[in-house]
Amino acid sequence: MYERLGASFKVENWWPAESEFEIMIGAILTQQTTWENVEKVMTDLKANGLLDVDSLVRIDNDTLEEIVMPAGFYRQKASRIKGLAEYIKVHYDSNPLAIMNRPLEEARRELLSIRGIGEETADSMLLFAGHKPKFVAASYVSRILKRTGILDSEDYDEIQRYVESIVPPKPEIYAKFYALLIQLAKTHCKARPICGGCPLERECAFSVRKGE
DNA sequence: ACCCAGGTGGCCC
DNA sequence: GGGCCACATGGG
Repeated sequence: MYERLGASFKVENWWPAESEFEIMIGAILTQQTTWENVEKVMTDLKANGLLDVDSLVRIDNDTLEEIVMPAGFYRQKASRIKGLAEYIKVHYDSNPLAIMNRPLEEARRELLSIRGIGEETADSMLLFAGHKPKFVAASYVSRILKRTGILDSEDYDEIQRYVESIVPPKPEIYAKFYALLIQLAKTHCKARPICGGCPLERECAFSVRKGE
């Protein structure tokens, strides 16, 4: 799959950002939202010089909510972003990368303890901001594995363990494979499948005519 | 007028 | 440990 999807999709610079902290903020903003909506927020955050820990701690909540609005769930997300910034300021002297330097599983548990950071968001941060070998078992990944008959599971940890047991544990490979799967999902494997031209149509057990 | 998006947390049993 | 639900804007 890795090689065949790689021949079908270009996923270079797939998570564009000017800093690791920007990726961490993006990971929260993109929860249950399209990246296009996140970009508007990111542009606005950048324009207001808010992409650093101390500025986010300082900014008043109403202003931040207004900026976050286009990404949806804006009250939750604004407070989650603020909470993350405050956590890093208090525990890591405002250095967002310090947490990534801890042993992987400890860093993961610590991220999970922060409000608004669940498994997928934590792993996105570890993989894309921390460059750690953690595969992100997003719902799209689950859907593709299910429809292709590779693994029928909704359990995050099980899906992650499965992929990590097969794919070589290199951050670049996890990141590219993840990007390829999400790209595949966005073009062909949405809730309503778009099967024409899908590079995996032949082995997919749930192409449109069979239904789900 | 629907359905869906690169989830998370809270509450119920 | 599962099954709902709220959270919210923006695009098809």
